[in-house]
Amino acid sequence: MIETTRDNLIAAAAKLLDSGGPGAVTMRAVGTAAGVSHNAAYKHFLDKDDLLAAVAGRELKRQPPSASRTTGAAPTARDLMIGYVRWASRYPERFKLTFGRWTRDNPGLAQAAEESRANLVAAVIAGQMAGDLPPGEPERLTALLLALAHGAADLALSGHLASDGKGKADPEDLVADLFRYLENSRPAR
Amino acid sequence: MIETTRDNLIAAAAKLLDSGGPGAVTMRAVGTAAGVSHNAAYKHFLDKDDLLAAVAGRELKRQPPSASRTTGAAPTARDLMIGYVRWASRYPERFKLTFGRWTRDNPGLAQAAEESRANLVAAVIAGQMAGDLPPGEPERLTALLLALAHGAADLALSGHLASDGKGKADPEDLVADLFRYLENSRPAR
DNA sequence: ACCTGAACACCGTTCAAGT
DNA sequence: ACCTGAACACCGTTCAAGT
Repeated sequence: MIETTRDNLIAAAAKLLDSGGPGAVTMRAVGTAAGVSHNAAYKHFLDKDDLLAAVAGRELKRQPPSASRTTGAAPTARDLMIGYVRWASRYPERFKLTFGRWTRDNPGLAQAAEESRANLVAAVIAGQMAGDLPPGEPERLTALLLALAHGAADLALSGHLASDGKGKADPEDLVADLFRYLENSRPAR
Repeated sequence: MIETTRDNLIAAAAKLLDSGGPGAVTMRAVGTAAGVSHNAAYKHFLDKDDLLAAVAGRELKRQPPSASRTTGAAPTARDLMIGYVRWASRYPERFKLTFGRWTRDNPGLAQAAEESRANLVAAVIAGQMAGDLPPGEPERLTALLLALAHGAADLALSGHLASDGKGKADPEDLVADLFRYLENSRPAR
């Protein structure tokens, strides 16, 4: 796999994003880090937003595989949600960028997001068939899981979750809580 | 209540934020809208971030009362959550600003956020005593409710929630779903 | 104490060339 | 097709004054 200038620009932008947020991703710094001039990026991307969208798209394709470490078995919905909040915690800026805007306007991004979500829907259906999750429209249950994981991760990053008291809860705890409530909500067998 | 220049600056910043996001809140535009020069704001706020924090703080104090329209009765946790997602939908930029950063660094903001959260904790405790919510550490259950409402609102705004298909779910639906699961999760009476 | 005008460094973007 | 250097408009912030 050859390293094109385009790839270098995206990688440089991702690194700058990690180190200082979107404000640190300047076209000049990206160009310098990629070894080109400060406006070479305009030959590969429409503008700065388009470059950031490419970073988000790359991230969207990378995120899922991280959870597939358990002997090749298909990850459960719970695995995927835990992976989601851990990824958000480890790469907060990529997380905020990827789920913070667009998807509706950008062409390739919407498709990448849809594929990622389809993976989760499949895991939810498998969980329902195994009796680990309550019945009902899978898309809707998927939205519930995603919303909780996303909200927990986002609030934790902005400091609105930690009460630092006895009821302290991190995102992984909240994901576990939700699955426990969902299990207890099944009709008694 | 007299209108100070400081109040005018905050109000102008909030209006600009609504119309075009944080990028539209320039010190020059804020000054012009408030009838002062482009750097008068520096006599009232440390910098642009400090001004935006003041906007977030004002919003944090305003948000709760919107749910207290039901004959003066204390709002339930469900009322507060529905109010939260509706507020996010109506003022997306204020929502993203208020829960998108800091709280940890800014002095007054952390306190305002803590007060807002305390209201919800009280409503959760009341719900538990009434048997509408499952038992357990109230702070932890509060975090679960907040995480779901926040995530649903945020994903809806960025377009990651709408599958536009049969399983379409808006934030209010997801809040209702969660409360239903929590009710069904109670030990059978 | 509060406000103003000029100035500085920086950034996104465009343009006319170069290979 | 891809890249470069110069240039433009704009923004956050600072500073020396003014009242």
